[in-house]
Amino acid sequence: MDFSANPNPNPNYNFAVGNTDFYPEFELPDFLMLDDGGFEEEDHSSSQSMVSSEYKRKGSGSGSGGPDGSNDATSRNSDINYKNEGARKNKIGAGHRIAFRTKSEMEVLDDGYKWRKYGKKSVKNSPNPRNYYKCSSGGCHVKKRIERDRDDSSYVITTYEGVHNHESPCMAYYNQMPSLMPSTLQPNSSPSSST
DNA sequence: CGACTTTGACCAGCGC
DNA sequence: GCGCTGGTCAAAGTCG
Repeated sequence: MDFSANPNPNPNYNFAVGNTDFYPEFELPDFLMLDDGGFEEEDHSSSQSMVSSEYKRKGSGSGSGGPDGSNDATSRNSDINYKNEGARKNKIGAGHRIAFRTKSEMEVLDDGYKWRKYGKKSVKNSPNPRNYYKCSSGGCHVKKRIERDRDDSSYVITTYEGVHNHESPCMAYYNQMPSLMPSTLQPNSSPSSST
């Protein structure tokens, strides 16, 4: 996995990904990368990966009409089974999309960026509403969708859309205080950077 | 006072 | 063509 595609180059977030000890209260069983329609699964062998499966079976039609398949394991995660996802992509398909599913009691994971909520919508196949956020940094059009897994509300599904065109405030903070930054993250960590 | 959240309404696209 | 659904906007309210 190459986190260069991660729109959130936040050290804290990377810590969370790399070291769950840093964030003992949440796990990261799933990481999906959706890039203009395509995506990769980090853990497709896990039953949890049905989340991504739903992306694959987008537009299957099972999400509309019928008894929402609440007893159907294959549609359990239809909360992200965007019936119109294909069409939505045409509309919003600009840049990277990354979906996470994290086990967290918090809905909004602090990824170091400032987000402004601009919408909330209850989606058809989920008892939990979906929240829409935009990066509140001027000129940055990254969006984020947050919803709880309908099957297991202890999981939070976060979908990032787009790539930040700015540094995270947290990263900027670290840059100002390099002594706080792990050597591997320091911009001038290489002792041979100067002769 | 400014920034943010909430909430309802509106719009666009897709399936039937 | 109609209805359904998801996504976005904008006004009002709240909080620091």
